[in-house]
Amino acid sequence: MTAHATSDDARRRPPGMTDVARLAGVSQKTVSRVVNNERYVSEALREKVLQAAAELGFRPNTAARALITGRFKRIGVVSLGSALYGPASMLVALERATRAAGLSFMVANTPEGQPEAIQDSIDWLLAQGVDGVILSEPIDEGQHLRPDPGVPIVSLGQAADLPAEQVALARGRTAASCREAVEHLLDLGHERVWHVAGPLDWWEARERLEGWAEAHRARGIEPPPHLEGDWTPSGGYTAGLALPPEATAVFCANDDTAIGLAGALHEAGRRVPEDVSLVGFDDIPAAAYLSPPLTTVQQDFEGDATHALDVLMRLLPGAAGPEPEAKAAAPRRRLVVRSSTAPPLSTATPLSQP
Amino acid sequence: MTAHATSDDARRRPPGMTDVARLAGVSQKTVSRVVNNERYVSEALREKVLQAAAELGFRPNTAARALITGRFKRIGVVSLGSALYGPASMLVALERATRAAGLSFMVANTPEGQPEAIQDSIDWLLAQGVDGVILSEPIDEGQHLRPDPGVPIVSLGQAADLPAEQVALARGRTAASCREAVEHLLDLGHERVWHVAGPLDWWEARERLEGWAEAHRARGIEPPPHLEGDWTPSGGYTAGLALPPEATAVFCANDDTAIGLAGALHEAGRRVPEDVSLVGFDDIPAAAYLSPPLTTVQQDFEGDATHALDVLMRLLPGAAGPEPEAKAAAPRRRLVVRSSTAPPLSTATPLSQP
DNA sequence: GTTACGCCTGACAACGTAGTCAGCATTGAT
DNA sequence: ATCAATGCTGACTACGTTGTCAGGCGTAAC
Repeated sequence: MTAHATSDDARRRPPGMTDVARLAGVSQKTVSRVVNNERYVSEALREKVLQAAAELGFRPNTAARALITGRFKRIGVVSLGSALYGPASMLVALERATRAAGLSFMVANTPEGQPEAIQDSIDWLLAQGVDGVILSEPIDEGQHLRPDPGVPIVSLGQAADLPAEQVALARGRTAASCREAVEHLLDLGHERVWHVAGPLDWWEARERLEGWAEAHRARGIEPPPHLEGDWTPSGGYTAGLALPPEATAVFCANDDTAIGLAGALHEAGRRVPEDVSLVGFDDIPAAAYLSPPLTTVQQDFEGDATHALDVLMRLLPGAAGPEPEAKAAAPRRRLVVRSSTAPPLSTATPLSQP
Repeated sequence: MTAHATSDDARRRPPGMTDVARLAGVSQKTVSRVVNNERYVSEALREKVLQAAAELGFRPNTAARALITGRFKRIGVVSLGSALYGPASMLVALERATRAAGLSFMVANTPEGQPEAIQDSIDWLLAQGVDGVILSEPIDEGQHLRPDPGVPIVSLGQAADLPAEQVALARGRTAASCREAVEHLLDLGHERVWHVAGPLDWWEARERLEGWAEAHRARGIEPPPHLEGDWTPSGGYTAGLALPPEATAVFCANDDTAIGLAGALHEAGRRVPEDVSLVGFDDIPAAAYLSPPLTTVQQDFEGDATHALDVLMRLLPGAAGPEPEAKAAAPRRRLVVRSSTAPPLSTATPLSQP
């Protein structure tokens, strides 16, 4: 007959430590000790408490815990509201790393096309209560981030004008691997390599551009002017339309850009890789199955994510020692050579300067 | 002896309402009223309080608020740890909808390849403190979800054996739009359409399979046996190798699968769309730039996300009335016809049954 | 026999906020 | 003039947990 106990049912309050304590015949404090795995609890009591907790379906109230400890055991991540493979993969990796560390995880997406809203996203996260913030895709648009004292921020890349005190840089090797990719093309015999960059207010885009330019300068070559894309196939397509006829090799800032560029080349009747060699970045799952399969650079999201989290956790109050080289396994990227790159045709037919 | 820290306290305790109240010369309760925009506060005091709050950099403590109200203003989303375009886009859309509703948002990724861990993810979210849960990519692997009384769960699709009381279904039109896609192929003159499905323990995969089969049955055609993929290009490639020679049209469960299949066809010397017409699902950004551009079905992540959130919020304690047809703008999907579909060659050369 | 010290347990006091209620001033109606 | 209603404010308390401290019990050291 209590099936329709709506009035009493709504009043139901989830069980607390006090309820568990009453059922187990101990004090509320002892329940707290058991739940937190503290020492100095006899096995007998521990058993009783655990059983009572299970019986009531007890779950510790994180709000009360956070209230008294002052920490939330939660970090926030600022990302960009997009399903781009790179950012999305980084989020997945960050979530995994965070949860493995026993922390919880909260995302705030900066609206697309409004990179100046990064500070808004940070504020939102701070308002929600986080112990630290990770900037997943740093963009600087002349913005001045004003971090909160007490809440450290870690950026995957150099963002704006973050004061070094509370901000750590956590990313590496991007430029080096881009340089490797471009060198691959130069080694094949291409005189110069064109580049379709990402939006240059993104740190990642600048880093990739830098690696591309370095590869040229290291050989005393002046790199051609770069084209600017926007990470999307559409941007790559537009860049492809603007690609000079003499270009025989292109390094794209990411795979999607390469796909768009390939589409434009296809329409123009230029073949890949016979007429134009193409290298991407990211190694999206589809890269190996395109026609032709795309030579690209594999990312290391897991490595970057755990590294960033390590850096952040070291800044958190109650951080352990420096522990400098423990996580020496630095993030590694890898060039994956497929069929979209080949020597230029001009190598076979020597009509270099008519 | 305890440093009676009235002034030079180095303690980093963030300012609370009490501090703001002291500075503004009012009571803590009045600060509470101002912060929560309650009535019955004179404009003069409101002004003073706001100024004091800004001066101290006051931010309301969500833990204390959640402790006393019993609500977290936070929902949890269970997704799959993958950067697949579909799930990633849905997450972005859910985050946007959630934040627009003033709620905060927490993700728990179920480890790839362990769909039975959905309950673990739900438990994790409940332990973190959420008012409701959304299952973004429902999978049923013979699992029995045991929802928590008091925390409603909404699933984007029919998951396992969720009791209807606390579970709402929020998704629509998938099957219908698949049917439309297949009908497009049949209308072009293809006798039958093959299908590379997603993993059939995913609700979405079953729904798309169903739409494909329906399109056939509605015309009295027996659909050919389906092939099973795994959402990835790799799975599509494998399916492509197994595609019978007589197949002239294929509907893939998503665009990535179609890309892989196209790769296999290309290797086998079968042209798209001349020899085989191809339709995908999702309309990933790259779809329009493939060679040939892919005919596909555009999703409506925003619509699904807001709908799911609407359903969930109606289940939350203190929900408003039913408000049945207010959000009548049902999610809409759209077939985007590009160049990967064409009439079969056999239509031109009538040698249908030799 | 006493002391000292680990081990174990519980009473009590916070933490920062919102709910409740009492109280004061002002206004309008009787 | 009195009473009621309304606008506004603050004192007090509860929320569920952890930190602090006091105390009891047993065992080993003096």
